[in-house]
Amino acid sequence: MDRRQRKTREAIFRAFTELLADKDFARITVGEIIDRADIGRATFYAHFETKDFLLREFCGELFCHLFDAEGEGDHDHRHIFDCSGGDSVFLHLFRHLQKNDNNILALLSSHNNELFLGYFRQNLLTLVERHLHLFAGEKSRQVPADFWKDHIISTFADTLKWWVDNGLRESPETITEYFFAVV
Amino acid sequence: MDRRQRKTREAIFRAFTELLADKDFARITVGEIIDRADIGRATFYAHFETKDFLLREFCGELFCHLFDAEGEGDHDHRHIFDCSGGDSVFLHLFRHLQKNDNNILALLSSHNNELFLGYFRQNLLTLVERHLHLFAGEKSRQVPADFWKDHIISTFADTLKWWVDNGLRESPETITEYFFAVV
DNA sequence: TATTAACTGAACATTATGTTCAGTAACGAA
DNA sequence: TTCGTTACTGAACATAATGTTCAGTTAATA
Repeated sequence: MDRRQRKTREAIFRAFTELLADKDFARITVGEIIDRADIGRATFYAHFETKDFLLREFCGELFCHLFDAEGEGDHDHRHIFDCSGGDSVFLHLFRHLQKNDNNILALLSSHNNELFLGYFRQNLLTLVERHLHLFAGEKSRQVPADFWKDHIISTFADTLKWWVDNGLRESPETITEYFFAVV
Repeated sequence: MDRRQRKTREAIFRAFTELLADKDFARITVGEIIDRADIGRATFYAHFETKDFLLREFCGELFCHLFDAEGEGDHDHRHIFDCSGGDSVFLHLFRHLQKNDNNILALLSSHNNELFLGYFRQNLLTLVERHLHLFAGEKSRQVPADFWKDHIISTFADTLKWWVDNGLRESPETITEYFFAVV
């Protein structure tokens, strides 16, 4: 990829991230993005068809980093899939999210984020399916399998949202306990 | 209220409902609403400050009908609060929603509906608080009270959404079973 | 260095928003 | 039925955002 393209793309993503910390996706205009990214209008549209496509690709990269199975070796920043202990996968995820490197929490707590939430749930599905054995209680046999998976994902997302909306007052450990207590 | 005002308001709500069945809230324009409602542009803005205010009031009326404690006496259309049997409250709600008189399901399944969902959850909160005894299992003592309430509401909303997204294939009775099985 | 590709910036058409206002018609109270 | 009030009309207007176009410039790569 051309270095110019890469730089422009990064500038757009950076500007977009900063703006997302401030206001809802729906209220962000292309004009604001290009102003902050300091690029021409035509350049933006050379990269992204619309603002929605930008969000789509943004989510793609974000979750790629968060969920991708390739670990980095670094212990502190090791990947959520790297940990061997079963149920600590979700604890890791909560920890990762608490750091909020990429403003994921802002996206989750903001409105008009159905698309974003969709991506998040999509990625959670993979995670849940890999660790379905953690949720093999009595309840799981009383409902259809896909309802059960959907319920786990929803409960995780809802727990996360509750955590964020309440100001991240609990530790990741406590939230993980809550999650496993109710799911 | 002036009959003209009432008629205009109804025309706007009717047009809005019809449009919502077709497309997402975000894609509906004021122009489309006034065309379909057959009213002047200025008239719309005399009634609603913005499109968001319209949605707000729309939701208000919708949930007022669905959740308001005043029963109508009619057996088939009796209100969800009227039924005496405890856990059937939620069965009633599922039944009510299945009829989909007011396109509530369209709103729930569409995107960009954070505001709508917020109202829905707000009304659910009242319902849940009135019937908290139905959810007094072991799990409820392992988490804080407000987390627990939020979890019940979220699970109901998620169950409903799953039901809708899967084409309402199950009966209200079955869905109620699923709901109580996992909550 | 030459060629290719990306960025610039300014102009442009289009679409949506929200306001204004003078004119018209419907309402409700007396 | 009349009369004062209020709501609606429709057309024009300002503003703002979207997305496109293109000739000119600059940076990358081979």
